[in-house]
Amino acid sequence: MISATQSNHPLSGVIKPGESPLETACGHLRQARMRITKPRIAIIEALLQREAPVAIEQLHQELQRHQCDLVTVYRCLAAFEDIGIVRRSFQHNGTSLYELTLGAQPKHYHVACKACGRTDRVDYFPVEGPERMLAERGYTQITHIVEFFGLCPACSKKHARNAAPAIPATRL
Amino acid sequence: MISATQSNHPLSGVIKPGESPLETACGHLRQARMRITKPRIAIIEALLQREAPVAIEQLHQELQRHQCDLVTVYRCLAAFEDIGIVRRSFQHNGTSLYELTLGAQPKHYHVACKACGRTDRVDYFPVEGPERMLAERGYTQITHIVEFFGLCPACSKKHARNAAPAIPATRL
DNA sequence: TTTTGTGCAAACTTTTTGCAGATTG
DNA sequence: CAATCTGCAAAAAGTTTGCACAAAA
Repeated sequence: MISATQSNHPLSGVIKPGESPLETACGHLRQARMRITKPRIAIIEALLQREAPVAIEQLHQELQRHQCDLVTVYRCLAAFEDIGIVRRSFQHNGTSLYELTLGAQPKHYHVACKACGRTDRVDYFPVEGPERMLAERGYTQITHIVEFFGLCPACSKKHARNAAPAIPATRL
Repeated sequence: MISATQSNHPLSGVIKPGESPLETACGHLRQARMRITKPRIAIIEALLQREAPVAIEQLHQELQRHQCDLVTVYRCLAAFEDIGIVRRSFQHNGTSLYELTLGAQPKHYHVACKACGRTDRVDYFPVEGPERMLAERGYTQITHIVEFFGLCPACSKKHARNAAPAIPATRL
């Protein structure tokens, strides 16, 4: 269900031939007249090593060897989002997750377990239609988030054992 | 673009004939073995008066005459979400919005302006497919969020005047 | 050398928790 | 009456801001 094949990677198809993803990202920075700094490279490299969206705090921990301040991570991710090389999504508690896209549409979405936080993939489905309509209405810099939440199979079993059955939140 | 016709209301079709939306909500509470209290009724009534998702803080302000504590609003909305009568969505800054659904699927989604926060509607598109797949995988209590973000037409114009053109965040 | 970015500290906002007293069924 | 909910106060978590110094172009 979770594979790491190159063809499935969110960035396949975005990076130009003969160019590393990092170089592509730097190109985006240059076009936006942003400087290429050590912390930014470290953050991009950390993002490159992941397929699923990462929490800021976790990203910061993985960056410890680079001595990158948490505030810098916040500022860089916000800047990256502004220029569209990073995509923000949300956890069920409202905190942010980031993943590197380099401008590409996502190849899949995610489902996050409300109880244990584990994430898994959900097949991509196109939202170009609604986005095009917004563009026609005059909106710019359009992005979207799609997130699924639920109790994962493991937590569902625990939950059923412990809690008294209430109204099923979602009936399919 | 934003209409308040009854047929378009998110709750049309959910409330049983001869039953007010409030009564329906109370039924949900009872089934979940939750108590029907003054603050909860006030919150439900406040939600009923809105079509678009509301921020917690704003909801609290509209509840001032009911002397309902902000903490209670948080707790009630979380409980309402657990039993599925309320749907949570997010603003671009990560804060939560809530709307009453009484268990119904949404009739539309929203687009929020990153600059001024204004929200508007986006046509609903079905996500039953992915949700059914998750159910087959063993997930329970499945919900989803779909949010669009962008610069609204007005803010787009201002933005174009002020800022130097960077990489377009989204190309359609 | 000029502009932009970073680190540190502190402030701020939003959300959560503990507990005594009030309310519901 | 017993279980649940509320309000208050305080804490925690997450995020933003100001400013002096550092680094990039």
